[in-house]
Amino acid sequence: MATNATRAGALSAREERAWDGYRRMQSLLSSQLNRQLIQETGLSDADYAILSALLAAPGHRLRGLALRCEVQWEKSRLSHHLGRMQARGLVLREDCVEDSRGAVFQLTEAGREAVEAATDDRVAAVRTYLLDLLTPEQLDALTEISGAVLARLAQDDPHRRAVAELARGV
Amino acid sequence: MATNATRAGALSAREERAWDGYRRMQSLLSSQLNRQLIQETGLSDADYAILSALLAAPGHRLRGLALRCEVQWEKSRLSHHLGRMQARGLVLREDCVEDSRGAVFQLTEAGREAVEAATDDRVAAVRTYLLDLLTPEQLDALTEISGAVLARLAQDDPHRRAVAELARGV
DNA sequence: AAGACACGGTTGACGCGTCAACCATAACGC
DNA sequence: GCGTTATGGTTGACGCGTCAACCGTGTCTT
Repeated sequence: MATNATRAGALSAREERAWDGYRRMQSLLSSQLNRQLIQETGLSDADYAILSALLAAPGHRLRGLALRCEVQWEKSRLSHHLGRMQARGLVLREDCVEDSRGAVFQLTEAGREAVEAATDDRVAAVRTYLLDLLTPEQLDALTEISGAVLARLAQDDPHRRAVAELARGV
Repeated sequence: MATNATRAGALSAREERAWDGYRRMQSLLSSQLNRQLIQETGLSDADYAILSALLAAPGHRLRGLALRCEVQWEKSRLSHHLGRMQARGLVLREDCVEDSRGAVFQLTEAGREAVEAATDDRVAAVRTYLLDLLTPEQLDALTEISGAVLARLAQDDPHRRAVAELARGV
């Protein structure tokens, strides 16, 4: 045990407040937004992410890999979810011509209608429970905070595979 | 359709950045923290939440309801999860004396050791991927933001049941 | 050309979270 | 006391997310 930055001690009061607040907010906010979207539109957060990525794409179609970059999911998650969405008629799977291993996913008409119908609800909810509650300064602060965290996460990510390889003995 | 605050239009660039950043951060950060905790300690985020709530309680035991308030979960989720944790020997279920409907959950010795062992890792990870990346001002901003959002959510919550009742026709 | 390896994507198993239905007990109204 | 309703908690079914194993195809090395 005792990995990297172990003995840094407990959190200061300031840190404690920030972490505790963030933790609670993220858990309640995301479940609220997801629940609300589902019961107003029948689409989950996950559905919405996929569908709006496809909607934004030229021809409403995207290669599997491109979609994966867009939503940042594990490939098996994407595969499972697209399978279900296909069964629901929201999305269509075709084989890829340039690379016969690949797949291309296309928004169906039903899918297009579903996202478009959902967009207003989604935006309204995000305003109600987040954006409208914040001052412009707080909006910017949130942007900066996310930026810092995402940069830190990205910094680890490319290494991850290499590190795993090394640890596994090369 | 056209529920409450529908036609507020799309987001401004500032709002868009903030929302997009937040969305990405919350998704990647929570999966990173959860994954890391699991593989370093064998405890999931959910396990950790329960266990540390119990650890903080007098006698390391808590009534089901109290635990539910603490972690803010749906009662069925709590029940399912405590069932699994009991099977893993982390927690012990007893009948409640004051209220024979109720249940009391007690940290086992194994459970106590598990949380205590996990605490350092957890704190270190939270520092690494969040707290250490932020200035004191950003910490405070995060606290304020969460406060605003949580207040808004709380404002809806008490109503929710009443509203549901009414809608269901009384 | 042949083998090794990387890559895009799928599959199956399993634990998790949600919903709705349920059970037993407690509290309330009369 | 008796029926009604509310409450604490459990259960089962179902869709979701993750992991590890896998399959077929492309790519690189020689």
